[in-house]
Amino acid sequence: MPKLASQQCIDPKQHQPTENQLLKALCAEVQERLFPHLELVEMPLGKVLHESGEVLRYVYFPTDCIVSLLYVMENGASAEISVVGHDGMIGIALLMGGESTTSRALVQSAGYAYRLPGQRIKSEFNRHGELLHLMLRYSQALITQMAQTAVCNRHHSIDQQLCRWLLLSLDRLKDNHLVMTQELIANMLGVRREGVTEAAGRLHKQGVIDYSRGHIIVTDRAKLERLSCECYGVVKSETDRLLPLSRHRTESVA
Amino acid sequence: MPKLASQQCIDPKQHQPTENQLLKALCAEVQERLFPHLELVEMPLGKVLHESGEVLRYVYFPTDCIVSLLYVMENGASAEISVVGHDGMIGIALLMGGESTTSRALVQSAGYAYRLPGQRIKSEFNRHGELLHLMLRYSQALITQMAQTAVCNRHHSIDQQLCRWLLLSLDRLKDNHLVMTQELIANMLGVRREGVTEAAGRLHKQGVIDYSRGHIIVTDRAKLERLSCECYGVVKSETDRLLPLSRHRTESVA
DNA sequence: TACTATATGTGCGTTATCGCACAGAGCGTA
DNA sequence: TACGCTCTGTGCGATAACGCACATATAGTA
Repeated sequence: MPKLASQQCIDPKQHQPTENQLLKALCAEVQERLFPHLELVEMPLGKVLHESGEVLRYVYFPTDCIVSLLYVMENGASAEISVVGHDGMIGIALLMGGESTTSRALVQSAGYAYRLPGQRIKSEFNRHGELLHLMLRYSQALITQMAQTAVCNRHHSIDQQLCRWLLLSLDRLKDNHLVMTQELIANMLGVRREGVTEAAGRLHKQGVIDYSRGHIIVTDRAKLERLSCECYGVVKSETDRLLPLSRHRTESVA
Repeated sequence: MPKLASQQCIDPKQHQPTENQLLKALCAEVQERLFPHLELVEMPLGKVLHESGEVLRYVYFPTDCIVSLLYVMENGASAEISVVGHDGMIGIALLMGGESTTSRALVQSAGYAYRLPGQRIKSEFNRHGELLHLMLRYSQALITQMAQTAVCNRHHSIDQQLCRWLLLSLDRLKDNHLVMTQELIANMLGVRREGVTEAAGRLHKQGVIDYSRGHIIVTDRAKLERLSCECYGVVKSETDRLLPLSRHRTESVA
């Protein structure tokens, strides 16, 4: 196993709200209303943004961190439902009107996020303009991800699921370097740690990843995509369809 | 195995839009705008309301039928993502703005539904009033169901999943009688037909269900709930929380 | 009443994953 | 440099679910 550098260099000064794709997609007018209320917050690994059933006070827009939505069972076992990175937002339940969800939001990869008091975004949401439609589309992308998680859990091997999971994480990071123990991945996938070890070993043998003690580097992304099940592709293309990057002018639904 | 009556008596005349809980929850004003455009349609077993990626022309509000949203894999295997009955609606993607989804909508239990041209509900939705907020809450309930499906697929036995599935279906039917082959259930759960046969046999031995050739009668619902995993309860209580007006018919009839 | 298609029951070897136990390996700190 | 904690590797029996083959039962129809 190769040696990997262990330090991360994150400079808060270089963060911009527009690093988050949802915030970026908003028109200047809405941005002007919202951005002054954004607060850049650190998102350390393991931080819990909300527990199951807890009402959120803030919504979070990740820039370079990754947050998992996961369900924790009565016996403590867990399963990841979906992943949110710079592509999305934590807290759609506030907008949906439910105020809370049955899942826990957990920082899975450290970094930063902008947060906004729940009331701020709710009042913007209730103006029924661009933000509403953007959020609805994002919700649908999230729904697709959840649906595909269900499918993948049912039908695909740990190896395939690991590939999917790595790809989803990779898409939300700046480089090909994940800070992530196998134990954590196992919790996300809802499988044994040993199962992840074996799958990772096979991926390494095939020259797709290098890893060591909580660090994973993807060395052959193309091959990773080939080894993954169809689930990754389904989620990716549907997300791209619903939320084309850059600027999509959200026309009214009707 | 006991003998069961095989005929169903459905009388279209007795159907009312308000049998659907979402339609029922709307205020008189909105009902007056929408109801004249509703069309009662028959929903035979196996009917496909939309394929993956297909744009819907109508949204459907089931009265006494059950519709499964399921994902069909490239190899043809399938997995149910969520269930919709008199508690919900098929076609939220139209409102979300995505226009289509990656799943197929399939009638899993025959009956009737009211349908509405997509444009009609979209324009009501865009009035940004009551319907919008109701639909958002319903979407969150649906999301909860999907999330729990993912969890259940990962962690629970076929026996437990069958219990959950029977309970979810039961809540959307008028009585304790399901018209449903084991083969169909297997497709929904994404497992082998033989696996369902064995699980059903065990439930019968425990006095929970009777069944024969495509008919299942739940004889001990309380026990079924005890045998089910926590997933059913999570979905049920969250749905009740989000949509308190939606009262399950089993309660009002029994 | 007999036939046929469909639904359900059962056996059996195979596989993936699990649960557990413990051995090594790498990094941080004393 | 040595210790200790965390992370990763490996072995092994147990188990749940699979794929396949085929037997049996039932409803509907000829």
